[in-house]
This record gives sequence, C-alpha cells and structure tokens, in this order.
Amino acid sequence: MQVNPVTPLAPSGPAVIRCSECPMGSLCMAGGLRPCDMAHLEAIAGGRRTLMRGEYLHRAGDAFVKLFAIRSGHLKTLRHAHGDCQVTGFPMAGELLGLDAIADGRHDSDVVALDTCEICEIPFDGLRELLVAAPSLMDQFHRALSREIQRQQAALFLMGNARAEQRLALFLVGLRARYAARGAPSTQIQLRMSRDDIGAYLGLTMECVCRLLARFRKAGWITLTGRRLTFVDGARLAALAEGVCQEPLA
Amino acid sequence: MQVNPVTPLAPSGPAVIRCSECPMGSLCMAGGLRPCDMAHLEAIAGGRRTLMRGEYLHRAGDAFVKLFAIRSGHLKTLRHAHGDCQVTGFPMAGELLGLDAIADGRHDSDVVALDTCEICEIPFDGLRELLVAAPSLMDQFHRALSREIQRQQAALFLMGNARAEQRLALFLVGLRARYAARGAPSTQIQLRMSRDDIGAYLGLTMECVCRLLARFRKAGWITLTGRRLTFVDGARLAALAEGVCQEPLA
DNA sequence: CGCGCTATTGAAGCAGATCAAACATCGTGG
DNA sequence: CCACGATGTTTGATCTGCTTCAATAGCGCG
Repeated sequence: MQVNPVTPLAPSGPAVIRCSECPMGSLCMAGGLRPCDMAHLEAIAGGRRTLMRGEYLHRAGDAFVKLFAIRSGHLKTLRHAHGDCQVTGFPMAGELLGLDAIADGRHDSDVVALDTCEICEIPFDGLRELLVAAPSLMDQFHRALSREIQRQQAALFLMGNARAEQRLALFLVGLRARYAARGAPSTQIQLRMSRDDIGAYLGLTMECVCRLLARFRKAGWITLTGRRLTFVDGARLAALAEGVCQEPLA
Repeated sequence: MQVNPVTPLAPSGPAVIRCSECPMGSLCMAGGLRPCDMAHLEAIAGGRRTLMRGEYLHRAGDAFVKLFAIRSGHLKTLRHAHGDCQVTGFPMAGELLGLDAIADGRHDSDVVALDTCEICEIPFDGLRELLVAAPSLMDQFHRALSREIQRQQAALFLMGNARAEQRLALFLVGLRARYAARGAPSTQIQLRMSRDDIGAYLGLTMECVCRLLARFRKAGWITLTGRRLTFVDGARLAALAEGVCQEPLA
C-alpha cells in the first residue's frame, strides 16, 4: 500500500545540482530553455535549502533577495492582517515563489513547509542580468509572472462567485490535476494540509469543509480517511466544480 | 461646481504623442526611466485608441498582441464562466492592461470602457526587444507585473476574510486613494461604475451594496446622490476598512 | 410626458458561521 | 506497552448576514 519511497514528489536523496537534471525542470523556469541558457541558470541558482515541516521559507516583511523554486515538497503561503489570516496557496514541486515581492523588495506573505521541502534559491539580481543575456529565459520568466496573475484571478473568481460546495470541489480537482501534471499518481493522494488550511484557503470554516467532505464521501464521489484521499467518481466532482448544478446532494 | 474640463483624469484634447509628456508618466511604465530609454518606449508605443463608454478594449479569447496603457478614462475588467460574471477590477489612468495574457497569448477577460478612454497600445514583441536593451525599463516592467500579483492577492484576501461592510469600506477608501495618487481631487468623486458593478467586484449583490451605502450615508460618513460621492468622515470609513470593529452601526 | 434603466427599500429564506461537545490520531514519556 | 495530553477531525444545534424575490422610486432622455 505504501508508495515507492522515490517518486517525483518525494525529496530525492542526494541533492541534484543541475537544473538540466532536475526532475521538475519542465515545470520550473528551466522548461524549454536552450542548453546554454540552462547552463547560465544553473550557474546562478546555486543555493539549496531543505525545510522541515513547520519551518518558514520566509516571513512577511523579510527583504526580497531571491526567488525560490520548489524542487520537492509541499508548502503553504499565508497572508495576514489584524488577526485574520488567509491561506493564499499550496505551492508544490516545480513552482516558483516570491514573484509577488519583486514590486517593493519585501515579501508580504509567510511561506511554511507542510512537509520536508527542497528549495532552489535564485538570486534575483543574478537572474535580472541573466534575463538580458538569455531572451528565452526572459520569456519564460514573464510567462511565470503572468501565470501567477492568472492563478490569483481564478482564485478570486472562485471566492466571488462559487458557493462552498463548488469551491471545495474545484479545490480537489485542481489538486488532482496538479499531481497529474507532475506525472504523479493522482487518483489517490495524501493531503498535506489540515482542514483548517483548506478552509482558510477557500474562505470557509473548518467545520464547513468537514461537512462538505462528508457529503462528498456519502455521495460516493471520494473516500477519505484522515488525509488519505481517493477520487472515486472524479467526473461527478469535476461537474460540480464546473458549476453544473445537479441534484442538491442531500 | 463643475470641475475644470482639463484635469489629469479627463481625456486631453489633442492626442499627446510622447510618453515624456504624458501626464500619467509617473504611474505608467515610463516612470523613472532614463531619457534615452523613454525615447525607445515612445518609438514602439505608437498606437493610440479612443474608446467610448460601453466599448470593449478586448474580449476574452482575443489574441494577445499588445499591452494597453490607460492614458485617461475608466474601465472595468470582467471574467466569466458558465453564466456567472465577476468584475476583477476598475482600472484607470496610468495603469497597464493585459499582463495576465502574456502566459498563454490570449486574453481571458473582457475590458469595457466606463467612460471615454484614451489608450496607448504597446506591441508586446517590440517591448520584449526593448526590455533587453533597456534594463531600467525591464525592472519597471517586472515591478508592474509583481504589483499586479499583489493587487490580486489583496483582493483575494478581502473576499476571503472581510464581511460586506468592510469590503465596501475598503473599496471606497481604495478608490479615494487612487484618485489622490493621481493628484486628482479625492474627497468628492464621481463613481463611474453601477452598484451592480461594485457588487460584482466585491462578491456581493447590488441590493447589499445599496443597503450598506445607505448605512454609511445615515452614519454621516459619506454623502451620495446618484453616483456623486463625497467623503465626510474618511477616518471612520478607513477605520472600518482596516477592520477596527466599532459600534455595530445600527 | 412617459419609457427604460438604475437605484432603493422591504420581507422571507437559506448558506454558512459560530458555539459546543465528542471523537479520532499520534507522538511522548512513564 | 499503555496512559496521556496535544492536536486535528467530526457532528450537532443555533444564529445571522447576505441573498432572493418583489415592489417602488428616482432619473435621464428621446
């Protein structure tokens, strides 16, 4: 029942030093680069860092010096203001962190590891110089920035228009799709975040998330024991996520 | 009572041809550029366009060819999916549009003029070449992208955590701040969008927006006749926006 | 002057929040 | 090994803020 200890999502044993050999290359910035540009990127993306569960990659207010690329592991990004706290995302392997800090040279969110994470550090000053020399990398970088805007807009749309049931369904199928995009098994996944985190991400309370998960389970769309989630009727779930309103689901 | 017909927010009479002379220069991408870089930008940012109220700058699905810089006027950006429609922003003079379309070469939102607008067109291919040649422009561009991410994150936070009263207060003080940042009179402003638009932006119904505006009016914090809004007790409104929970406001 | 659109106000219903309590799960130390 | 507390999850009961539906009022404009 246990998955193979070495999967694209588990921390790899010895640190991989080259972007060209990184299993996440196609998702991270290095995707679609000419080999020589790749070499340049490797040259500046020297730093590695390992985070244990609960450790912070950075906190709101920290000076922005580097971008971070996730080599493996799962994290959550947080934003707070006067007591309230919102989870803004659950970044995972192959994603880029810190893009929102470029504008004013200071991070405005916390980033916490949900499990053991391997992180690449990309000094922004070095990257800036490199972008000028390697246009394909620059394009890649701009796409990454733009995609981040899209992601936020989609999330915003979700919060504004979808009701709880739909939000959660969308969250689940989105999560599944992200694992699938990484070539990882996606019909059965281990949730790395608490119900509370999910709630804070979707703008719902923990209790509400629980009840909805129970409904999905009773409807036979998923099975869920603890944080082990299995998609049983993915199509039905996806339909709900798309807003196709079916029977009110008792 | 009528404002001077020539203000930074009104469409200027004869088209200004040079970025260096554009009244919005400091807010748009040209801010803080070396004069020679400015000249380059002027060279590629040739196209001008005037939109009348209700006209579309572009629609979801349109191919992405140019970025748009707003020289004057007000617009709204829309996103839809299966019937539902969300207003994602009310861009105004000095802001850049289209950054979300870079990633996949296709716009995924509609942009509609709320009044007469003058728009600069910046061919993206030209800009890309220019960025390589002019590092200061590249930095400026990255800041613009990053700031857009921040804006979306802030909006997301709002939707997730703030209740209706606070959202609307935040919307109003935000609007005021944006006028102030442009050097325009900001204690009395003309809303360019309908109550419905405000609702669709804040994730509320039009009725709810109306009721809240009525409350703010009764509390003596604003006056509002039609779309003419005056801030009377800005501090109180700002306090509410910041989440300082005061008396329940009858 | 009357038509159409936007805005306002009222009454009723409901989705999700809040409060509260039981129940797993898990690491830890006796 | 089990008892233990800490943490996370589940379910129930009640409450409330916002939506929905409906009707009226202003306002601009031909």
